[in-house]
Amino acid sequence: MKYDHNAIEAKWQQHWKENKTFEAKNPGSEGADKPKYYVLDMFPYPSGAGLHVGHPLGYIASDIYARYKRHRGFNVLHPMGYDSFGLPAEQYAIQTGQHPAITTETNIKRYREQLDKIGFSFDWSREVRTSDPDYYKWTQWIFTRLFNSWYNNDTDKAEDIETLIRKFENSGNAGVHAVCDSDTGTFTAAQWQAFTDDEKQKILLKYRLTYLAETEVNWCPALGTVLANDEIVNGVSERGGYPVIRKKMTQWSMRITAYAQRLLEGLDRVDWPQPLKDAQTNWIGRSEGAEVRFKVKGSDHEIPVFTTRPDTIFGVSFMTLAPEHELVPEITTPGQKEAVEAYIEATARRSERDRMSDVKTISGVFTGAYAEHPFTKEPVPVWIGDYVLAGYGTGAVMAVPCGDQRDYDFARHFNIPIPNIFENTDISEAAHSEKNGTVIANSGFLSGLPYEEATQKAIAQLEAIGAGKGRINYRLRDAVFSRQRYWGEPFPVYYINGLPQMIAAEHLPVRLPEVEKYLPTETGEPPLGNAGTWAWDTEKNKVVSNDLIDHKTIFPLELNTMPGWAGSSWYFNRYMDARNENVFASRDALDYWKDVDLYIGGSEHATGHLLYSRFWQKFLFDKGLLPVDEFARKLINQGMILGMSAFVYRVKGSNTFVSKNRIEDRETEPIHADVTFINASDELDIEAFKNWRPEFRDAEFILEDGKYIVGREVEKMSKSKYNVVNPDDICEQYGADTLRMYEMFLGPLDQAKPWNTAGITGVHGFLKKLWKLYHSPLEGGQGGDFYVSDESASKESLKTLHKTIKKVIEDIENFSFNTSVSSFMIAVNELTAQQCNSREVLEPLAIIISPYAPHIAEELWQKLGHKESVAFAPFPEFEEKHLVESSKEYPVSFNGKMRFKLELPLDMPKEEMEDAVMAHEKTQEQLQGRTPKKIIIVPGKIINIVG
RNA sequence: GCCUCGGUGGCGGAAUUGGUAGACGCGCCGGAUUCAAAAUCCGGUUCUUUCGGGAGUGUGGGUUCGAUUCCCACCCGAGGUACCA
Repeated sequence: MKYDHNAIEAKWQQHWKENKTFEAKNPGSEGADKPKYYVLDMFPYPSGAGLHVGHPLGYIASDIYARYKRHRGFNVLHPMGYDSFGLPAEQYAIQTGQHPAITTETNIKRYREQLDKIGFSFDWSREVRTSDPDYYKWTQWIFTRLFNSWYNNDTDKAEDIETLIRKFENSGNAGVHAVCDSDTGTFTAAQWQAFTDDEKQKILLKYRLTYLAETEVNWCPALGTVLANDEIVNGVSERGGYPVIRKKMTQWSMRITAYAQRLLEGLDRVDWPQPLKDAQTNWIGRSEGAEVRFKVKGSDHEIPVFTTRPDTIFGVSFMTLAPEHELVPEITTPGQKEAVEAYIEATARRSERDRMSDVKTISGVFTGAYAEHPFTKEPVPVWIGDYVLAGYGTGAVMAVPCGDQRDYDFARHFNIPIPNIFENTDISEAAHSEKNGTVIANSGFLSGLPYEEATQKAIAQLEAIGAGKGRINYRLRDAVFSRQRYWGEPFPVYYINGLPQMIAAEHLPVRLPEVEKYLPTETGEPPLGNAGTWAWDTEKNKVVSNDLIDHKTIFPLELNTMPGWAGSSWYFNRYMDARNENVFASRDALDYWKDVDLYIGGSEHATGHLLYSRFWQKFLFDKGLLPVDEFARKLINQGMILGMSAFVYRVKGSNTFVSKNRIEDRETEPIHADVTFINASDELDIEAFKNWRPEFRDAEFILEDGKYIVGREVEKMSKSKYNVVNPDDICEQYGADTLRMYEMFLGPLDQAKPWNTAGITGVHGFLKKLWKLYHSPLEGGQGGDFYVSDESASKESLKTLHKTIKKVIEDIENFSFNTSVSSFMIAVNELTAQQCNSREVLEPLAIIISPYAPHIAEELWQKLGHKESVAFAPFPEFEEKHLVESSKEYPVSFNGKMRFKLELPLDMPKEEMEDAVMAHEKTQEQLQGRTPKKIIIVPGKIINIVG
């Protein structure tokens, strides 16, 4: 019988579906007494282009692991879903008018078909879609929980806003240690009680973990929306590459900065790749130093600065404020007003990109004001300059030109003095920023002290005279949470007097309204401004027509929607109890599944999804809603699969194409040819190429040996490069089992590697050989009837089997799937040579191969007489006894170079081994009469002769 | 610039705590089977060579009986980040 992959795979995919083979068991149902194991893939955005062979790489790896864990007796949760809100469907809606929900539905259907063909063991009964109201109901609910919370630094966790209000009522905010806006003033209990409700609400917004505030945001005019920092790459939008400008807008923000320290510390407790942890660490950007307050001469203003080098405070010769700094208009002298205003305007006009690409140009203006040095009382000129960022620290620096290169360059450019405060250090060419070994000089009470001591002493003195204190600063910014788009979660928020009100949990979800067009309104409001039914009736508790807005019981609803990362920040918890209508997941389910044991996905989510998810997880943990504060114990980044582009070479100014090795000195232009026209030997199918496009119809070809050979180059897999390979085609031609094994065989999971369809025949041939092992030989090489004998296996076959079991267990546990595939090939090659057809070997072999090639394994398992799926068969135990050897073929080296081999018993004493080696004719040949200085013998390993 | 990862045949890659470099597969070469092809099977395939051997894991040093593996310096490639005070 021939190995008919199409029939076998269709059969078992159907079987798994009908028998709900891979549905995970929740507490209370049969099977939940097993230990749990949660294997998760980063869920995809269902794009219109469908999947190419690069996408399922991580899914295949996680599926192998999930299947392996089932064989090992675990109750495995291995779900899949869709991150289905997002820009592409909306952009398509803008162009065509088709509702994004329809586009999304179509794309999901296509994704599902493609995924099903690969034979994944997903539990589809738990599928989630972020755009499904039954799902985003809980995203909205979490948002309201954040709104109703503040961060208490005393208890170091999020607490209910009610506890904050109690504190305000009892003692004002002086004794409250909370994470809040920097411009929050102080008030007493009496003052608090005297505030109006609106005033109270405004103050509380400064403390809430999600808050509405006017902030400087990244505005992308082309997309018509604001973007978070992680959505901007090199100063342009990640999606589309459009310019981004800075703009002040009232937006929802997430107070993620409250969790900066815990997000940093939590990294020590998770098994994640080091580069990913480093990326998060850098993004959070913790730096220790001091806040120093400089009095402005002749005014009541103080300018706080943040510095990591308080030890260099006597080196201050000027200060620089960000042009946007709020004190700039206040302190600028009349004489400098014009110059300062012109400079501010000029910087505001510059885009983020300009500012970034142009780091070399030094610019700035003197404000005319002077600050007072806290220790020397000397006047310090105050400048503004765009090398100081408004968003970092306090938006102002104390400039120490001798110790900081940027300050140095600025001082040089504007002829500001550069006092030297370091012992024995030359600063005539550049600033001295080295800390280690540096001794401070010319610095009053700090003179003669090394860096560490000077830092401590400076902070102590600043605190003593009330001019500053030690401070830890983070680069991490609060995350903007509003998007001026249609296809996202609506906020469960309406406005009374411009102040946000939450819609109660029992009235959620607030469903996305229908709109006529998906563009911003003529007055510049977000697309939801086009909705006619978008007002909240506080009596009926439902969305009603805008015409009814009376600002008494019926109020306008929020027009922004949530960003893409809202729904993806907690979905892993929803999978634990995906169909629950009463809670986001039941306590039982949460306590049982707890966290993700293995998460596989791309490293591009390091500072976005993976940071926001950790933040929400910690918040929900603080509120007692989750049992653990890190959601994924182990995380693996899969590498990208790259495309192998093919190039044909057109002779310039002609329609003649020349084969790669005959270009010689012709001037040619390389043109991408579709990789489907290329065979395993890099030959072009000329007819197919000619029919590809009309312009190639009459093309002429200069061949080599009668063939056209293309050039090949590794590039990202993309439609525009004509190097996309579709997994459906591979499944059709070779089968899903071949695709799965080949993707693993390509190389280590975490590394980028090129796809080359040519190599797949090796893996496909292996599966055919495996099939034949279970069938009697037949002329024609196809394999006859199923034939497995009950006679006991040979010693060699058992050795082959157990060697393979050992290797495969080690490989899977180390996520080294590529080497397992090699081991299977070796095993099948050996068993074929041994003519093994013993059930004793072939039955365990079917099990160990089933995580990789589940369809063929199921088929063979059934033919072996089993009624139940192979998916839950216990993984074979490795038995050392089959691998025990009595002798070893020792490599004999001379000065470390292997020269010949010698078979010796393993239990031979060292002395006898030495005699045996020395007596060997080749030893004498190698030595040519010399006497060896030393003979190294490592029993069971090597023999090395020195001399 | 800084951080991280990587560099091994024509190609993808393998090599346990330092112990036979190039497993396994592709491609290529030769052969069997076939009218022919597909499929299948067998042998060879790092380079070099005077066929004894010699060299060889980005480069140069070091540690060691022995280094792809450990240490130092450098070169190249990929990714992240960037006026962060």
